[in-house]
Amino acid sequence: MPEGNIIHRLARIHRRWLVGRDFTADSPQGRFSEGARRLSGRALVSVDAHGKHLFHHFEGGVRLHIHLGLVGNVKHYLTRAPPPSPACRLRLASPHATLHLSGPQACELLSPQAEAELRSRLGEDPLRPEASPSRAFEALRRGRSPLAVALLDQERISGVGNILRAEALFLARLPPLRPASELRPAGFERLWEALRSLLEDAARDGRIVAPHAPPAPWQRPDRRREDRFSVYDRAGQSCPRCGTPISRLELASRALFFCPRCQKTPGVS
DNA sequence: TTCCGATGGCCAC
DNA sequence: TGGCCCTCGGAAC
Repeated sequence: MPEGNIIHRLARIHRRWLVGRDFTADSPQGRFSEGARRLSGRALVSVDAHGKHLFHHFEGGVRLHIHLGLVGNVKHYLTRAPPPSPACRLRLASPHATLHLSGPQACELLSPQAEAELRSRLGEDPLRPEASPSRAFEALRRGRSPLAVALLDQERISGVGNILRAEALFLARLPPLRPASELRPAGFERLWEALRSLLEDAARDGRIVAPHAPPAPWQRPDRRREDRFSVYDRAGQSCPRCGTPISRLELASRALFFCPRCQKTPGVS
């Protein structure tokens, strides 16, 4: 689940429903017992998302950092919550809502300095209002990695995962294997806009739906997974733009999907 | 019903 | 490079 869109969506929901509430915290699994003890009894002051990282500030300056990783999950209960699973790392409970967090890559309390350090290493997040496209452009072009590799580097641009990478490069008609250093301003503008709009829509809707994905039959309003993407996970199927079979290749041990025809622009512009 | 791979990223080797 | 975290959707049975 968790690319930047999911994290921003969680932050919006938590801001709307949880800020100002007092929480009790515990760690049914036991791996965050000490942190939960320090959180317990405090009100939630603010929630912020940066890339794939989520920051909850509690009163008294206590800061919770969560990164969901691949299998992390947050469950929300507005009324009575069921017993947490044995793997539940953190349970945050108020009279109004309860959260169950399980499987996170990171769930820790951070000092203000540690949080600032972590955030200073994150690249521009297209969903953050202060995001600077020109800084993102410079960061992306640094070094010699292929564009597809640079896009997953959270220190260059943050919040982009494997689905967004494939769909945004396809929308922007950019060749994924060209060195990112060859990216030209016009190509970057298309890429940034594609990332921004895909992330924004996905943060609102809760999942990624590519605008060029084959139209779903109206009879089936709840699009199935394979109908939501233009190229991601569609190896061998027809490109929705030109009909060419979608390519799949392994790049830095992540699967990369692209149309070998419409993403073969001469010069990365 | 069961099983497997993944929308991450760190760490040990 | 592989293990881990240990969830979830979708495919296989």
